[in-house]
Amino acid sequence: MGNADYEQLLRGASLRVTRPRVAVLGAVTENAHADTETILGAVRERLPDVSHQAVYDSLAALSAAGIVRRIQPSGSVARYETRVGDNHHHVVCRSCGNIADVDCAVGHTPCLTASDDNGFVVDEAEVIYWGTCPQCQAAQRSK
Amino acid sequence: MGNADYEQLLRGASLRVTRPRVAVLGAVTENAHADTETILGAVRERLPDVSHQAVYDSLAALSAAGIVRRIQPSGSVARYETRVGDNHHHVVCRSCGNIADVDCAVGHTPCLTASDDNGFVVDEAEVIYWGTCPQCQAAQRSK
DNA sequence: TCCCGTTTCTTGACTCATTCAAGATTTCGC
DNA sequence: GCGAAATCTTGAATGAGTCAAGAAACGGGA
Repeated sequence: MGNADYEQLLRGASLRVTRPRVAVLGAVTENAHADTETILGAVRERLPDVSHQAVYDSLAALSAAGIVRRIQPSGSVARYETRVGDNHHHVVCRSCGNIADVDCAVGHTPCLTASDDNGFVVDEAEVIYWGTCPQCQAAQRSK
Repeated sequence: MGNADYEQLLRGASLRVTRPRVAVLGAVTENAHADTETILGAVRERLPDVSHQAVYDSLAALSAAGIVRRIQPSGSVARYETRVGDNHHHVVCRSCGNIADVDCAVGHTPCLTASDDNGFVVDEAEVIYWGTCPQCQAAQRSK
């Protein structure tokens, strides 16, 4: 993806096209599941003088527009990804915090209809799998 | 539940029985989904001089022992509940942050087997439904 | 019941992701 | 190009949660 594509995305969402936003979009695309600090670093490779606030603002705007998705497993700082709208979920490693994508086993929005919703109008179901990643399994075995 | 029951629970988990822990267990039981600050307040009604650190430590010990469950939806501070081990999930209101319990529609650990686990050993699947609670729906309609 | 080693609690300082605020810039419809 | 509105820069503030050192409490064994 080039900057032109990112601009398209922004315009399509009725967002103003600014250099920080384009750079943030690029950084998130190239760094799936990265935290804000990592994204800030990646953005500054393209745009050395962005403020961290601009990155926070951009991420918030992009999230609100549905262009990026914010994920934040317990005990972690906020992380972002651009793969949106395909009902995929995440596995998080309990020991190193690594995150990987997982497609839900049961087809379309499965088990994602609450049996008794307490009157809530539910618009999204989020699944997080907790476990141990291959590297940490190996590390534990060798202890 | 009385304090004797809480003491049983603690001993059953090989945890030392201390007054802060008993009070914390009581506070969490009576305040489902409460955040740490609320729990601290409730604990201090029973034990006026507990330090916040003791509450944090107790909550960590109880969580590690599986007696309480810690939940932390994106954008929220940590919350705790004592209903554990029954595979139930939560609905979170996007506008007011309220949380309610939900029993999973599909029987036992459904859709909770990732189709491709990337080599992770998964030990838990956590589901969070996002939506709008009845009160906030009413508030929005009347606008 | 008392003692002692270990765990837990108290106190108080500190971290750091995120937010807030005010003023300067930039974007984009006209 | 112009100007209003949105966005960005700078710098300070917030606050949940953590860290550390010493004091107190717990509970197994005498």
